[in-house]
Amino acid sequence: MARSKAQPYHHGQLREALASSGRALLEEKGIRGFTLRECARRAGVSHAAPAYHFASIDDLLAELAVQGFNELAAAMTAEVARAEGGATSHLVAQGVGYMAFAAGNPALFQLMFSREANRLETPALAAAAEAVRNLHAAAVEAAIPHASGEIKQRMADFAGASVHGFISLLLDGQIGGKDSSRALKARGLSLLSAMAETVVRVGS
Amino acid sequence: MARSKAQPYHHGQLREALASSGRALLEEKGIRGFTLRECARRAGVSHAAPAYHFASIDDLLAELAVQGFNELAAAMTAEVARAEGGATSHLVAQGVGYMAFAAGNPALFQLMFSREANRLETPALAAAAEAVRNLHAAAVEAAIPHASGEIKQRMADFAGASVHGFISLLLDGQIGGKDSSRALKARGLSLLSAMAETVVRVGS
DNA sequence: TTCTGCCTCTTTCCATCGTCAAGATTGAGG
DNA sequence: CCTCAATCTTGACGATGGAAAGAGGCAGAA
Repeated sequence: MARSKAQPYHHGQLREALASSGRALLEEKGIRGFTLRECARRAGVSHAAPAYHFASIDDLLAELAVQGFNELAAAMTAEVARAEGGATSHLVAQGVGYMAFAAGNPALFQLMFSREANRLETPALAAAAEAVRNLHAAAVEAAIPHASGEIKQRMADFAGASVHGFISLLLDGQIGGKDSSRALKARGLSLLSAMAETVVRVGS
Repeated sequence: MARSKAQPYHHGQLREALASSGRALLEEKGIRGFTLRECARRAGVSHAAPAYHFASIDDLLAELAVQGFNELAAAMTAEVARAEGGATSHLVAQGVGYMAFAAGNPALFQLMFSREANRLETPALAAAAEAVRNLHAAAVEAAIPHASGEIKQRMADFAGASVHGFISLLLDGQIGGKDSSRALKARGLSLLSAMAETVVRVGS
């Protein structure tokens, strides 16, 4: 039985294809509308094909979350690299990168910071999440190098909570329901500057 | 012709029982483990019984979210009522109430502020969520009554984001992985005081 | 080269899910 | 008492996640 070249018996990149289609599906249907069979359908394979690459649907979700954390870290460092100025503006830039990733991948972002992801508890996921936290801690550390360890930790809590909370509430529609994208960005930047100002003031 | 709650028949309080068992199930299994049939099972009725009281599983989830927002508002006002001092300490107290509710109902809290809940878009849910936002805006307003409208909005963003972000990250395990409950409360209070200080300073 | 073993994918099957349709049960009003 | 409508049960359908078994295809051994 002849098979077209487009759909050979061996896909070759099924794992990547499943992750890709899964990601699109997640953004499209949300976590409750996410199904393994639809992922397989979009990748052009049978519904049982994913089983070899992902032990379960949770395994696939964990993989997506890991990807998300890696890209989140990349977005944060990229924005910092683009920024001019000192450690304080770097802290703001890192927040901009954080929000930009979240805004571009809202459903994935929520999955990454959801109880469902936490329930997965794979080492790779924990490591990827920790890398993001370390980036953040380093930025706070650089902004207030002379502060005590306790102050640094509290300011890290504070900065992280502000940024994460703002973008979370925004993506959930709790903030700025009918505001324009431009206005929302201004509100976000305003929040970031208030956050950085407080960090520097308390930590100096 | 009469309402179901006014004319109970076999179970008598099925709607309430389903909401109650559903809430327990949600906290136990998370949003992906939440099933209508298990709710019915725990309420002691057949799998199709819920259909009369809730048009769909999303209807039940929306009801739970509405309950959650109402209780969140109650927790916030209760903590404010217990607090001594002026508007600034009331702002802190409201944050304490917010965090206390979230800590006591982590899965429900995540549902309330999830994209899934947002997708439901029932009027009752929107109203319940708005009531919480109004409580928060009023507390900020009282803390900085002489500030401009724009400053008030920015400080409301800031205060809400800090509180929501901190408890969200905490419940997801991104903050204070192995710290004691006492230490975590101290970190939360420290964050709240830094938040209130910034609000008052910027808004005065 | 041919053969053999293993990795990959398909097919088939099962228990469970949400929802619908139809039948049974019960309390209330005529 | 008797009908009737609201409530609940039973049964069914399509869809899902996962397991089991078989087929296809590649790569290394002979």
